[in-house]
Amino acid sequence: MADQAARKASGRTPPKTPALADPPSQPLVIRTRANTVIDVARLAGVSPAAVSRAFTPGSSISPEKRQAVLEAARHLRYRPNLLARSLITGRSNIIGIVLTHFDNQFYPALVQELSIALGAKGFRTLLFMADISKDAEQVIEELLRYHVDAVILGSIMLSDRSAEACRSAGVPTLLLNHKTDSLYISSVTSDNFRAARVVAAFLLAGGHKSFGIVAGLGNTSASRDRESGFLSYLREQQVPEAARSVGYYSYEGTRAAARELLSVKSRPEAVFCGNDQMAFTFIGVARHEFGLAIGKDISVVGFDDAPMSVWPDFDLTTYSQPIPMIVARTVEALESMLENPDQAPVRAVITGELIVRGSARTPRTGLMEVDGRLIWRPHAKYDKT
Amino acid sequence: MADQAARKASGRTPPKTPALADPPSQPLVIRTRANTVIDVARLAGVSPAAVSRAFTPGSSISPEKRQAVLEAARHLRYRPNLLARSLITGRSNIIGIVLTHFDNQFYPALVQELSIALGAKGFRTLLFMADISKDAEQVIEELLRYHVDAVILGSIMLSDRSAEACRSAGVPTLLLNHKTDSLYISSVTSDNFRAARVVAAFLLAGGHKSFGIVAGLGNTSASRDRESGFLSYLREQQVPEAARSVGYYSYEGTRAAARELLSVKSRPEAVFCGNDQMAFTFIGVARHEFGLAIGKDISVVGFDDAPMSVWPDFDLTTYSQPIPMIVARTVEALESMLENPDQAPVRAVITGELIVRGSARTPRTGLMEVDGRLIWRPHAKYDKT
DNA sequence: ATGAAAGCGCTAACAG
DNA sequence: CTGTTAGCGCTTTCAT
Repeated sequence: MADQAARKASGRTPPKTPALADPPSQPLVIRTRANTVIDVARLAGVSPAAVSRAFTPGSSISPEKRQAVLEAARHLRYRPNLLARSLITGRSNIIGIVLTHFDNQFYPALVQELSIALGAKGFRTLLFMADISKDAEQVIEELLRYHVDAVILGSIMLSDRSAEACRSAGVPTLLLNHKTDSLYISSVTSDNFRAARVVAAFLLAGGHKSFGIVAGLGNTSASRDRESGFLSYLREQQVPEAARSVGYYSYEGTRAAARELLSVKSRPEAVFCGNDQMAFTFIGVARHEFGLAIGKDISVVGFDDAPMSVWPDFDLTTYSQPIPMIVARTVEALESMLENPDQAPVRAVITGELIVRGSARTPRTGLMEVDGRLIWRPHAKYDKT
Repeated sequence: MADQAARKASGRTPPKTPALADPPSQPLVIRTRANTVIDVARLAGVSPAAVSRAFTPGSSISPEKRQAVLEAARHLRYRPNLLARSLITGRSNIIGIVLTHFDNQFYPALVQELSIALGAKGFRTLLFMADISKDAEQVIEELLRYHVDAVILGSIMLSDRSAEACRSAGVPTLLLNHKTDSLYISSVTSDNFRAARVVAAFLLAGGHKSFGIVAGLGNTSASRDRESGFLSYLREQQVPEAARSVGYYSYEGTRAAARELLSVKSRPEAVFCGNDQMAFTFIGVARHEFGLAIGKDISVVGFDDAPMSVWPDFDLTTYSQPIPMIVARTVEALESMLENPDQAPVRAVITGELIVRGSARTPRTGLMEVDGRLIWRPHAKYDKT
């Protein structure tokens, strides 16, 4: 109030050789309104527009003027208000990212890399935790109010309604590891179906006679594809139906699933878990509750190649989801969507590879082929380093 | 351009019984400018201010008018632009959160809970990944440009310069697990020093004669306090100096540290690791490279009580950092700082407890006291459930 | 290259 | 309770 009056009044006094030692004369420790383009312009003796230009890389401004502005800005500790800028440019440089289970180590790792990669491109990530069992609708609504430039959804379903909301708001949307039929939504997924077939082939070649699977949650396509890929291969090879239980991607859920699978008379010789996290949990139960030697009495294979897979306590054979590649394709897709909003959605499929470690019995075979592609060379690229 | 002209023109035609079936007449699949208060006001036949009021809970507006506005808004798929709002309210409802190592499972878990708790209060979290070895200065600068309402720094140092920047920008700042001398910065930390003394006492009472410690990184006070607390207690009890190595909170660093500690002739009987993550890694090396039985041949204690501590493969005795309490105190502190910006900084200290599991030999003693406080009752509250 | 002026979408102050 | 008005901090025409 008085503050504003003061500004207006001071506005009337012309700049005339501004004294650069002004700020300290302010009362100490007081709520001091942030300086704006106006303040900087006044001190530098230029127009607000010039200040804006000084902070906009490609803009036409003389070097001297730019210097003067920058110095004044530094002196006033001026910080451009990105929110105000976004109002006029229509770009917030904020990317919304919606996640569910942070307990699966794969996701934090992914978010970290994604956040770093996006940061390098000048984007910040607004994080939303969502309930996996629910749809992202509520959260999407929130996100759109923040006028994020794009939305990334991690392994979560998107209702048609929300998809439509994103589209009509002109906000590019990308699903990680979840396919969609929507004509507007992009996705980056692993080749889950084929990958699971590879795992099945590997285990079959390893001489296992009976199989089990610990599924995740039915509402993600990743989970469904891994399950159906695994089962489809076994079925094609005329192997008796695999025992199936559901771990729900949770610790207790997976422990229950493991007990269910292991306490029957003829327990499966090989078990495929829908992700590494569940595989670790499964191993814990198999080893400590059933006294099984992992990789000998029973074979366990996971999915993700999460950082912990290399830990000697697990030494997990798994199918990798290469984070750097996922991140690269995601950032790439986002950029092209932002650049050309009317293009067809991106549907990137990332191919991982079977990482052979000690948790599953290994085939004697040399080169192996599944669906026309090489999946495994023993003693070659998978040697421990 | 033409778009704007159209709006102005249509602005001249008075509202008069607006036809509610308007939108579909727009061309399909076209970049459609988001509707604003103006559009809603026009359709509802009210003023823009009324629209604003309809969306502001405590505001004075008649129920009928509010209904009319909300219906028009729904029809136009109107979404308030939170960024524009923040410009005038001075509140973005965004909290910046800066983190370093997401690989330590404790942090994702903390962020998740924090994000949920803040979300319940109407705040969103803008996530920044920072390099642990560097200062947060760069990142803070970014954050301030986004005019976040507050900043949370997770286990990372804050230079005086950045602290001052936050203060003078009027942005409440809170450090998690890192103490500061700054008069302006709040903090929520565990009682690391005393906790480490408890661990030392527990191990000493367990009959161990020689000790080792795997330290984290010197630039966090949490790490230093845990180390000095542990060592101080042993020193007081006239125990020979503990062997020390540094794990740098990293996998490879910790493996090297473990090998260093374990390959000497008289290896320590008990080892305290600066966090659970390093304890797990240590256990891996001890068990698989040195063939030691954890809890028998060697005792290992961690810090955090991360979710994985209960896994039977680790069954880790550890000192807890209770996430719900940390989150509660953090949110509480943030709220009070926002409410009263001139108050003294909050310095909350969270007290965890020793969680006794199987990775360390357990004292025969019954009740135990350290620094005047009870730390452990065998067979009572720590029974497995 | 530069400044004046308009306006992004919203809300707060002020009349009525 | 309601509309009018002004302005948050910035950028962007449009003249010059």
